[in-house]
Amino acid sequence: MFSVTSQYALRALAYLATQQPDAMVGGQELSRQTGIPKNYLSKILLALGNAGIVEAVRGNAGGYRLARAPNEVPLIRVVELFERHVAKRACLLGLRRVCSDEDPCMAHNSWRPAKLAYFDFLETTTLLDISSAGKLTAP
Amino acid sequence: MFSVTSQYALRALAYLATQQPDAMVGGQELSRQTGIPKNYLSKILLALGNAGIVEAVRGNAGGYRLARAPNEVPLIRVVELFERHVAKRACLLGLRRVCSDEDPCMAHNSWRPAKLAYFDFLETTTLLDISSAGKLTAP
DNA sequence: CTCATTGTTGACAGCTCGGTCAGCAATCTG
DNA sequence: CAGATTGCTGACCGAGCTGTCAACAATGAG
Repeated sequence: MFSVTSQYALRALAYLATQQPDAMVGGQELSRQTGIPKNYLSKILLALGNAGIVEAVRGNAGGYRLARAPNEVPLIRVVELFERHVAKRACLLGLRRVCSDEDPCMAHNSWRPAKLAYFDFLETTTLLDISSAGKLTAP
Repeated sequence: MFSVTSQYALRALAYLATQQPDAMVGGQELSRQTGIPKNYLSKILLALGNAGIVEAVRGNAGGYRLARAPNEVPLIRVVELFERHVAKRACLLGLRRVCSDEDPCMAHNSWRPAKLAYFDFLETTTLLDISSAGKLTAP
């Protein structure tokens, strides 16, 4: 459903959301706990930092932490950074740039209920929801 | 949402579904009508042929046609040929191979309604549904 | 049979994504 | 200041996806 990069981002953020607020987590520890390659994780966190979702501190005892409370970050704010089809609300068949009720493509009406459920999930679910529901259990 | 290849497959099949049953459509015409590159389309149709979704006839006056009635082909039979996450019913966060109600991942309960709507759409929508709802209007 | 037409096959090129690595920059400790 | 620690940056690589091309195989028309 989502690219590996989006999955990594959500997993890292879900882990950060389980920490005490303002507690710094080093990239090394975050990598170990989530099973995400350390150097690749650092690039993902950079993008999340530019988007204002995490804060990074360099130097000794530095690391990462959430820039906002977990319940203030809906998943779509994360995923749209890495998934073009989410940012563009793309049509199912790729026929039009935007596919609206007023200007539908062939598959629009069939696709509509699932599309609504999909974007409703992304907009109403927050980091708090996916971080408080169990353990991370990296693969 | 889907890869370009899946979108191409659905568009080509939707066009074939609008034709008279048993009518052959040449690859050249199919390519023109759908806006799909001719040579790439032929590879997609080969996969659809191996899956028993289309029939191909070579030689003069050959072409392609659906192997079954449009209402007998749910979209998931098409998409699962090209999308790994559909074939595997993959979990949202990529944490487990299978993510079930009995053995959920962190995001499972939040993701559940949207996931059900998504697979319900793929399993109940057929080529007839997406071919009878309007014109193809290639990009 | 001969030829044109059409689908099949295999090789290849360009691009993006996932991932690695080395060096640079900032920050804290002593 | 000196050194260690940590994040940042840029280069690079391999795999898979999208797309192109040329040669091959089958089929029907003449």
